[in-house]
Amino acid sequence: MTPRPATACGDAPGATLFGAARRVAVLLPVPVDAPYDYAVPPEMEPVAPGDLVRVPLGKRIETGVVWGEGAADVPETKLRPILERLDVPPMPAPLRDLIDWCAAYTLAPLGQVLRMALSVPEALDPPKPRTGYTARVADLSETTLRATDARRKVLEAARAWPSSEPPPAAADLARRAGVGATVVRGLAEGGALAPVPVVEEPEITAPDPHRAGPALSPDQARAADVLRAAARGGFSVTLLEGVTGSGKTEVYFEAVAETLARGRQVLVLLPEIALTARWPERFRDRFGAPPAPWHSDMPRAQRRDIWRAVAFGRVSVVVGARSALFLPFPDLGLIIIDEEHDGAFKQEDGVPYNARDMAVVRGRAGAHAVVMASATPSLETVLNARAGRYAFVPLPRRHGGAALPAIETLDLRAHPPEKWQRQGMLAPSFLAPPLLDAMDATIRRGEQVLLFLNRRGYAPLTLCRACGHRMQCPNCSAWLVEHRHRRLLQCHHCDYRMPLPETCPACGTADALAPCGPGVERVAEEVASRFPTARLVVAASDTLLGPTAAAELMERIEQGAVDIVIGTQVMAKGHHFPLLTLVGVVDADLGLSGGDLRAAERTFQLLHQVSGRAGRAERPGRVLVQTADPEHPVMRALVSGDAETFLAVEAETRQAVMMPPFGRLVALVVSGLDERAVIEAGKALARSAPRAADVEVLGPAPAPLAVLRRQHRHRLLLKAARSVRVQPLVRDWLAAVKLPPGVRVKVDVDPYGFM
DNA sequence: AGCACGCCGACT
DNA sequence: GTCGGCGTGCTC
Repeated sequence: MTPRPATACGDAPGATLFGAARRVAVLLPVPVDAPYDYAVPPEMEPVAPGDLVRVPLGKRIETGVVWGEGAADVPETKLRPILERLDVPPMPAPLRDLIDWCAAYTLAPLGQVLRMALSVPEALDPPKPRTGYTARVADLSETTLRATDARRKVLEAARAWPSSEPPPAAADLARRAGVGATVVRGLAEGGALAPVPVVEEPEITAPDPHRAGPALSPDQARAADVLRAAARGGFSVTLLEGVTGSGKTEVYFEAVAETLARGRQVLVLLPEIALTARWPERFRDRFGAPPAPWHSDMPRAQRRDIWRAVAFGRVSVVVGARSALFLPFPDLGLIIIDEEHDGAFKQEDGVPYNARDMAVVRGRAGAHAVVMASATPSLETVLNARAGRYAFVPLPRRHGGAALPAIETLDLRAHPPEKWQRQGMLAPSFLAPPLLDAMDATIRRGEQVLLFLNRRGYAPLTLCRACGHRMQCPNCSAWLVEHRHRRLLQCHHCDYRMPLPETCPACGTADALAPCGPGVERVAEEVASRFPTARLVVAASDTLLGPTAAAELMERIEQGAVDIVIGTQVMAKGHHFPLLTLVGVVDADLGLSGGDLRAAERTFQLLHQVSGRAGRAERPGRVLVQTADPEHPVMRALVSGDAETFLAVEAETRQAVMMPPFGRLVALVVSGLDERAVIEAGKALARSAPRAADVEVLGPAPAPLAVLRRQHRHRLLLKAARSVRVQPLVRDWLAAVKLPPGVRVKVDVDPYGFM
């Protein structure tokens, strides 16, 4: 699948594949399909694949990567010269292979994929030196400066500065001398101090693989042995399956230790780095130093530092979100994908790739082990394990550990929630009496309750009681969600906001707008009324701004400063709350509607995960799942704890209709401002759809979000047997259709979500 | 991604 | 009469 050859051979520094080649292919981080050829000026040292170079492109100067030999398909006269070779390590061959592979697989332009690997352009510039100061004279009398007390102190401090340390900055020197920084500058101008440029890379403490780990149970020790052996070998993929509390993390830490002991780097991918603030802490406890974090909303300066540290091999462990996969590890020896099943590994915008699958590609290219960990592995991964493509390491629950919480369904038809008094009026309830009773008993025991509802805000829909008007986003086909504490209506797809109107915008009736359905805020309102003395908190992505707020809340819950938590998905991840013994799932049916391919699987994974929050310490936990359909396979699997049977049924269903992972899907989303043109383009695409055995094209039909940010969207789905190479089919298909102006087509191979 | 070229509305 | 809107197309 590699469009251009010549990346796989070893490129020791200074090695060159093409000797004195004066024409090389350079890939640029712009959305083009192939590298451009450039001339290597006669006076320049030969360049090798992976070298980062500065080249002219049109009117500007871009940074690119030498990708291979020149293609010779453009005339010599058109070539422009490479301006400079950058003083950073070459991009490692396995990363270049990954980029080639990712572009070929997703059908994204090669240069756009490269852009993901060069996401911090300033990291390529040499570090900017700061100014340090050293003493130039022994005494102020050697200068024309008047000797003041402050000046003497500063000079003394400069002379006393240990030579083992880099020369201090003005501020540091002033602080040491107990004077202002202006004194230091005055001394420098007067010639008593010499300013010297100091280049400093941030200090990084290396994790210590030889520290003693925790005592492992026999089961854990066996699993750790398998993973350590995998870490010593070449390319392999291992699925580590273990329920919450089985000690998965401790087990794969052993593989990390093994890799570090062999002097190689480790990458740990997590679905949402900010929300698992615990992970770095546990790592530090085990290895004595924190891992380097990597995610998109990190400060630029920190990203720059970490990118460089990774590239120069100064960092040995990175824990990051999916984009960390494109960091330039020169000697990666192990990738761990924790929570392998999580949909957050699939990127929907830009280049639509799945980091979990691309991690396997990276592992193969780098000839090292890949470990996937999950309590509820995805169907794809389970089937890969069963087929023997992945090794399988099950991890039973630890003996003597916390008991599994008892999971019960609560049939909403048999136990309808009873209305409650709200300011003298009857308000609808979302909590059935048995759940309220259980909450009451739990709080009385001094234990904690988590109510889980995967819906932010107060109410997902607002409608007018007088005329039936529904408050809708002007840019998307989506309802506006009421956020009562902020007094506004908000679109969760494009972030459109408007104040909550007093009168209906359609019929003008006052006080007729009524909220429909629950969000966490509305459940919180009911809980506050029914449990007036309980201390409650709402935990949602928009109430926890930033990782520190999240960490603080987790701390408060852990210390028992909260009785009831009403939370969305952010509460589902693996935190350990010793006092939390009751989990109430407010609406278990929520994720099942919508006709999404993986809806059942995802709901099972999410509810299983949130159930794991109950009773993790010595106290037994209880989970009450409110549903209108207790017979649904997802609910039955949850109650019985039988994920095997559930996956078997799920597999059968998908096989029957040849859906992934038994068949392949490619989504084509046609979008544009003009609905008519979008529909026409969709039809045109359908007319020239590929006709081949084992290939079927469905649509066009309005996409799940038919209008998004004012763009009309129609979707076609190409469904093919697993054996079909879909990429060439789709490429030829798109090349044959001339799109009208203003209409775009986005290709998503292995689509996941609604976009 | 930038940046220029290229044809249609409100202004120094 | 120009300044400028962003649609389209190219960059070795």
